[in-house]
This record gives sequence, structure tokens and C-alpha cells, in this order.
Amino acid sequence: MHLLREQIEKIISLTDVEFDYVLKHFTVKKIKKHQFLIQENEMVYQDYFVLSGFLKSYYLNEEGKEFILQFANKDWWISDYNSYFNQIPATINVDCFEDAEVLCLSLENREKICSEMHKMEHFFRKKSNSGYVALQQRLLNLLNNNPKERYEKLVKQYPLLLQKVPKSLIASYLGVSRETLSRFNSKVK
Amino acid sequence: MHLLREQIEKIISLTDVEFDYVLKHFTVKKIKKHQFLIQENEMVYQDYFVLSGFLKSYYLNEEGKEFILQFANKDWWISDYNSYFNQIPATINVDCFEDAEVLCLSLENREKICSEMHKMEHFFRKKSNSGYVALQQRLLNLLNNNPKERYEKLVKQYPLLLQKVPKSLIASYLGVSRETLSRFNSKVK
DNA sequence: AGAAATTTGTGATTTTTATCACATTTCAAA
DNA sequence: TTTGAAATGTGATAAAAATCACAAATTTCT
Repeated sequence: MHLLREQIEKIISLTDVEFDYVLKHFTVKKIKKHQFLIQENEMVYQDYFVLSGFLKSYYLNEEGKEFILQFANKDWWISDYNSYFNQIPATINVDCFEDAEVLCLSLENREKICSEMHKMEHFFRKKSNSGYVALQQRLLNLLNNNPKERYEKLVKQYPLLLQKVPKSLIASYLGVSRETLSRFNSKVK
Repeated sequence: MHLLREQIEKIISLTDVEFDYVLKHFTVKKIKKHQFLIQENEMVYQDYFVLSGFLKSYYLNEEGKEFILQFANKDWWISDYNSYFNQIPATINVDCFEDAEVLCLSLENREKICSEMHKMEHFFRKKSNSGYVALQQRLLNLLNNNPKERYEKLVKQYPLLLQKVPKSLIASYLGVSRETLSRFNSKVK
């Protein structure tokens, strides 16, 4: 079954016709490594559903230091949601670090299918609720745990991430310097 | 106009009859200072919309250290959303630090009005989206800025909060020790 | 395959912030 | 109004993590 349909049907059920109709509101895009989907200061017209590959969203501060907001592979959504929802220029970047294929959903199309299909509005509400809860967990983890504990939790939760993603990016996701993170591996008690 | 209606009508419009119907799904509750709305390990049956007073949600770690997730006064919603949405025991606490009056919305009633009124599902989706974006901003602020910068941003964004809320709670919201935060006031060069 | 670029590991040092200790002030309740 | 409890300020010290510097390893590109 289509990856997107699988995700949607975890929350609501759709007939073939309905799913085809939903899918018609997406466009497909292929991106190569190092290519940008979203760049700072530009408008954000799409939310992206990842079919394959690996992407990241990140903020670049004044000194050029990178802070990872999110990684996304198969079955994840990624965008600059502040810019997308509020139609203001992006403050974060989204780029590809492993050739990817994504489905693009414009804000107009999102609102269109939400207003035409109550079920789909329900789906997106549920997704948003889950996203909120997940972000809150991450915030709490950041406040409550020290870098080593955060790293260990991440390893436990997403062991495969460590294979795919350079350590320096993991560090910037966890809010630690790459050197500090590197020392955790050697000093494994 | 009713405080809740005002908030809802910023996103959708309701007739008097419709609003009354929505409101019927809430119950009113008055709480006194130091009273709990949600306690760790207990089930969370309600989401709370604040009519007046001041509440906070926080996580208590093993050593008894408190991490503030959220403050809430008039016009804000507060709960343990992970527990509420997923019907699992609470991991955070919500208590009152200034006598308050809240509207309580059970998960069943929330889902009921969402399924009966497409408009209300739309409202809650939009609220959830905004909440997600706000949390993401806070996360980024935490990753990117040092304690002093975080404090200054907070003062700028919510100047009145500083009057109402003890400094030690502000510190724990910002993820800093109260001593470090206290030194910012003196050393305002 | 070989060169160049990127990523990673590790020591030495500095900086930042937490922690501990205690005095002072403010607040709340009897 | 007194009395105890909370909250706040501040110094001294300790601990954690960042930064800097450079070598080694790995990946990527041609």
C-alpha cells in the first residue's frame, strides 16, 4: 500500500477513491544530496512527506552554528511550520543529506482537503497533537537530562539514526559540542 | 463576550446557539492556590481552559527538581497532553499558584464536538498547529541562546509574568539555576 | 586508485553555570 | 503584630561542557 495511505489509515479509513482524491493534491519531487527544500528568508509553500531518503531541518545562528530541529526519513513530515502556516519567510533551512523523494502539499491544498473532507481535518489534527507531545518530550529531555543522558536516550530510541547521520549532526540535534559527544563513545564507563 | 468564545471566534465563527452547544461540553471548576489539577501517576481526564488565575505545569525529576513546562493564565489551555491524548497516567503535575477558575473539557467531549462540528475540529487543529510552532520556538531558543539571553527574551516577551511569578519558577522554566538567574539582575551592567 | 575534503578522536585550557552556604528580605498566616 | 516560612541575593568553590588545536580515520569525487 502507498506509504502515505498507510500513515493516514492508522488514524482514519479511506476508500480507494478518497485516497486517490487526497493524493491528487500532492506533487512528487526528487532531491539530491545537499539540495535545499527550504532556505532561510524564502517563502515556504509546501509541507513535505518523505517517501525515501533523509532530510534535516535546522536553524543557523549568527555565527553559522547549526542547530538541528528535526531529522526526517521515510514516513515523516518536514517543513518550516512557522513559515508555512503563517505565510512568512523561512527562518530555518531544510536540506537533503541522502537522495530523497518527497510528496509536496501546499497550504492551499492542505486547507482544501481539510475543508472538503472532515476526516482529513481529523487526521491532521491528530498528527499535530502527536507532534506537539513529541516536541514537549524533547524539550523536557533537554531541560532535565545532561548531554550524556540525552545521547544515550537517543541511541536507545533511534539506533539506526546513528548509522545514517554524522556524529556532528547528532551533536547539534542534542545541543552539545561534537567533541563532548565524541568523548561519550570512548569513555563508555 | 465569553472568553472562550472570543478565542474560538478568532479562528472560526459560531452562532449563539452553536457556542452554547459547545459550552455545554465544559464544566466549571474553581481552584485555590496550591491545589492540584493534575498529579503524577494519576489519569488525566480533562484539558483546562483558564478563565482567571495562574497555573503551571511541571515535571519533577528523581531528585525533586522542578522543570516548568508551561505557565497558564487567562485565555490559555493547560493539561498533561501526553497523558490526556493517550489516556495514560500523568508524568507531569499541574497546580495553581493564584486562585483560579477553569473550564474543563474531557477527551470524550472534545472528540464529540470535533466529530459533530467540523468547524470545531478545524479550530482545534489550528490551535494545535500554533502550539507546535510555539514549542518549537522555545526549543530553538533553549538550544541557541545562553541563560542570560533567554531571560532577556522572556522579560521582553512577557514583562507582566515577572511580577506574578517567583523568580525561582522563572529559572526553572528557562532551565537555569535560580542563583544564576538572580545574578542577571545585579550585573545588569 | 589516489587526492582532497570531511568527519572523528583526543589532549589541554578556558568559560560557563551549578552547587553549596548563609545572610537578608518579603510574604503569609496565626 | 509577631513568627515562621518562602523567596531572593551573593560569595566561594566545584563541575560540566565549550573551545582550541591538531592528528588520524573515513568518505567522496575524479
